[in-house]
Amino acid sequence: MENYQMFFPCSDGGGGLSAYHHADMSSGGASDMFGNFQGGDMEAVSGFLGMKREVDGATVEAEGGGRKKGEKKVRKPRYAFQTRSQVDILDDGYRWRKYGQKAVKNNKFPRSYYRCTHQGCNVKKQVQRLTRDEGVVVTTYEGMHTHSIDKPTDNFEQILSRMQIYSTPF
DNA sequence: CGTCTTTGACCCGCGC
DNA sequence: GCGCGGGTCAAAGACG
Repeated sequence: MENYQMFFPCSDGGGGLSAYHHADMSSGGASDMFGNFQGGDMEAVSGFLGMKREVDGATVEAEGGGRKKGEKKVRKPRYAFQTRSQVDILDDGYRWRKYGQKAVKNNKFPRSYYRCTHQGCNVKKQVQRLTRDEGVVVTTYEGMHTHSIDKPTDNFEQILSRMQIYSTPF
C-alpha cells in the first residue's frame, strides 16, 4: 500500500544504465558493499539512492545444470539499487520464488534470495534491508528477463511508475 | 490442488 | 585442513 514504485533497468539490453562499478563481495572482506553507497550519498532518499553494476562476463546459463565440479564461475551482470520502502517485497510485475534467506554479517536483517519463476529465465534477485536505515531496501537484480511481465493487469501505479522512470530527469 | 515460503543442511571459495 | 561466510537446494508446511 505504500507508494512503493519499482524500477528495473532490465527493459532489454539494459541500455541507459550507468552506475557504479563495484566488484568485491568475497568472504572475509569488508562485506560493506552497501555501506559503500551509504557513505557516498545516503541523503538522496527518494526512490533511487544508488546503483551498482557489476559486469565481468555476461554468460547466461539457461538450464538447471547445477554446480557440478568443473563449473565455471560466470559473473553475470548485477544491478543493485536502493529503494525507500517499508516492505521488502517490491513487486515489479514478475513472479518471484523465494529460494533462500541468509543473515549477513554486517546487517542484522536477513537477505532474501528470489528467483524468477519462468522457464529459461534465470533472473535472480536479492533483497536486503540496511541496518542503519530500516527504510532503505537494497534490491540486487542479476540477469535479465527474457519474457514479458507476467502480471495480468497493469495497475495505474505501475504505469505511472514507468512513466516516472522515463520522465523524471533526476 | 497448485504455487510459493519457510527453514536447515549442504556446497564452495577463500583466508588463516 | 579447517573454519567462516555467502549462495543454493529441497522437503515440508502454509496459503489461495
